[in-house]
Amino acid sequence: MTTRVLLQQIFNYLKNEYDVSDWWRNESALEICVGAILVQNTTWRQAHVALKQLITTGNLEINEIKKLDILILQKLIKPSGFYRTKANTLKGFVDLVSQSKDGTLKGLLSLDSENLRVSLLSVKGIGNETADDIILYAAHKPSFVVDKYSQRIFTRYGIQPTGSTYLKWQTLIHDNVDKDVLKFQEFHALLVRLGQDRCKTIPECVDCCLKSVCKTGLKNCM
DNA sequence: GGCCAGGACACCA
DNA sequence: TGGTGTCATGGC
Repeated sequence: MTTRVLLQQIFNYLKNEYDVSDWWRNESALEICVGAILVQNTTWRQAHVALKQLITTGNLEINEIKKLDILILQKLIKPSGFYRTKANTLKGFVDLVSQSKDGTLKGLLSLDSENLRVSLLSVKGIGNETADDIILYAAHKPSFVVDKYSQRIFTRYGIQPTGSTYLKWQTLIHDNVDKDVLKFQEFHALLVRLGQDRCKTIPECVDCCLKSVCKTGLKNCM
């Protein structure tokens, strides 16, 4: 079976199992960008609490974050953890927006994928995954988000690039999945859902995701 | 009380 | 280039 066919089978299986239609579809571009930073190494629940605090205090605006005292910003986003680091990253992000075309988020997101990626990665605290979250979900450009769930799940299926750097993973996916924004968004969301549901106790169960019922008796054992 | 969650970075060998 | 420690909160 080719990698392309296998990836399509995984996608089809997951699409039948999970509904991710509400995954970052109703949020504003700024909510997505800020959310992508806040969710780093934490759960979406915690990131959401922090995001809500920014919204309810009227601070989820580029200019508001820019002029907000760093200590207050840290306090607002504290529930998401790593609040000192993330506050600095948010400050760096809004500075980047200010320096972009028109000084607006729309201007920044209008850059082509490569330039947008380079710009985002220039901000301390924004790495590959966060940059791709922003490119895919906020800028609506086809750049696959290779998180640790994707890597772990694909590896279980024998799908692995030679040399497992982030960009090699991404190239592997780009070469074998239709480069479509909605499909990339859906596939990534489905992989996260599967990763969150996975059975952690039976590591030898490798291929059950393509079956409607896991051979171990545990649904979605990964 | 320990482990883990939708990372990123600095440092070191 | 790859491994490791650090940043930190909250749920289970």
